[in-house]
Amino acid sequence: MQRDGDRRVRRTRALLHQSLIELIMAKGYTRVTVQDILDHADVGRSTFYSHYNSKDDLLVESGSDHLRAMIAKASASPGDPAAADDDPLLPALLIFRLAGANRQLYQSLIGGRGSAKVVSIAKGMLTEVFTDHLRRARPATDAIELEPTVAFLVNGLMGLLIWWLDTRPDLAPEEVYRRFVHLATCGVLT
Amino acid sequence: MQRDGDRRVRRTRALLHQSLIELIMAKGYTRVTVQDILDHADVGRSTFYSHYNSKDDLLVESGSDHLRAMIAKASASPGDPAAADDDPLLPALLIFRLAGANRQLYQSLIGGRGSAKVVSIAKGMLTEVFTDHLRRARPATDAIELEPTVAFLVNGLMGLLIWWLDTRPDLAPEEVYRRFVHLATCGVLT
DNA sequence: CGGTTAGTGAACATACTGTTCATGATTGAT
DNA sequence: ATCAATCATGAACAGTATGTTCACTAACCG
Repeated sequence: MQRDGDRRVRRTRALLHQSLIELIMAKGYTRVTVQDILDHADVGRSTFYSHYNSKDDLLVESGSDHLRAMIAKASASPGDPAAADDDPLLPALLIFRLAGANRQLYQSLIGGRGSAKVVSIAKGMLTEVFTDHLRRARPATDAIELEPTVAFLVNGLMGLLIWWLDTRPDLAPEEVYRRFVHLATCGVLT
Repeated sequence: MQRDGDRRVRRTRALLHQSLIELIMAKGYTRVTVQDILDHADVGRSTFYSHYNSKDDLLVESGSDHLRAMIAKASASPGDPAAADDDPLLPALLIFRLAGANRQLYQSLIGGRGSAKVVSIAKGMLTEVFTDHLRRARPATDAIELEPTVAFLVNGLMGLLIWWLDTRPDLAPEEVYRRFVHLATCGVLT
């Protein structure tokens, strides 16, 4: 199968990609510098900048790939006992499972040791996902009302996710999802 | 009235404090450098570092003072038509009004032009406030359940706040508060 | 007034960023 | 197998910001 691009390009990008992840787990995203990545991947400075514009750029690209792959894999398995197939909050279950399966990485990315910038990038991705999903699941909903609702929902989700990873990593993803659904649909006062 | 400390110290701190706020409104927090602050306040580099360890340090100190003053002023006015005095989400109304009264500053701080780091500092403050308030308003609530609930609530609040400041600055604080209460107590699907 | 404390400004070490360019190595296609 | 196109290299460079130091001067408080 003919993958796209030059073999050298694939090699370099994979190297940078992999180095970033390892360094994130070792030091937390904020403390990783481009220089660290170059040293760890043993790649020239000019090479890095011919592929990416910045550390963030590399993260976003790597992250998107990672997420797309995960989503493709997960959405191919319907009939989950933990949630109905038409659950309007279903994407959240995927997120929690993703985070649960890579706790150290996700903790280093968005938890206390991570970066607020990463959180905001992640929120951007989640906002897209939930906007699409909710629009499809409840087409009657007024578009004007959707924006603030998604903003509230996605941020609440991130808050719960960070809390989980930082202070209660012992909980199962499904348990956290259950709490999320309860908070999001029944309100915080019940 | 004998205020504490040397007059020169007060002068310098006030100067740095004021410069930071003006620069934030002009460029957004992220793009303000220590150098900018020094230039604008016309203060020596060594002077800055003898008072604060970093830009963040200055922000936190200034911000705490600011918030304390605002909260003291606002909580002295009970009997509000927009909310019952015993509303468990009442602190949110205060926040929205605060942001509404200083939109440009708050927008530069936590909106798109602001910094994710500032947002996380703000969330820390809000978490304290809501934990206290909810514990008092609903003493029966299990402490174990309180943490994730507050995490969800505070993050949702921030999300709505950012959405408001970034895309719908025309809405009144009370209107946003109404939406917030609805989302937080009735759920996102209604 | 006089001892103490604070501010000054310049210099310095350090660290990271992003760009440039001539050189040599790989690659994919013919 | 060859070859032109593409990519990686590494070193150098300019730019920016950080945080520290120190000898000197000025302002303050009692």
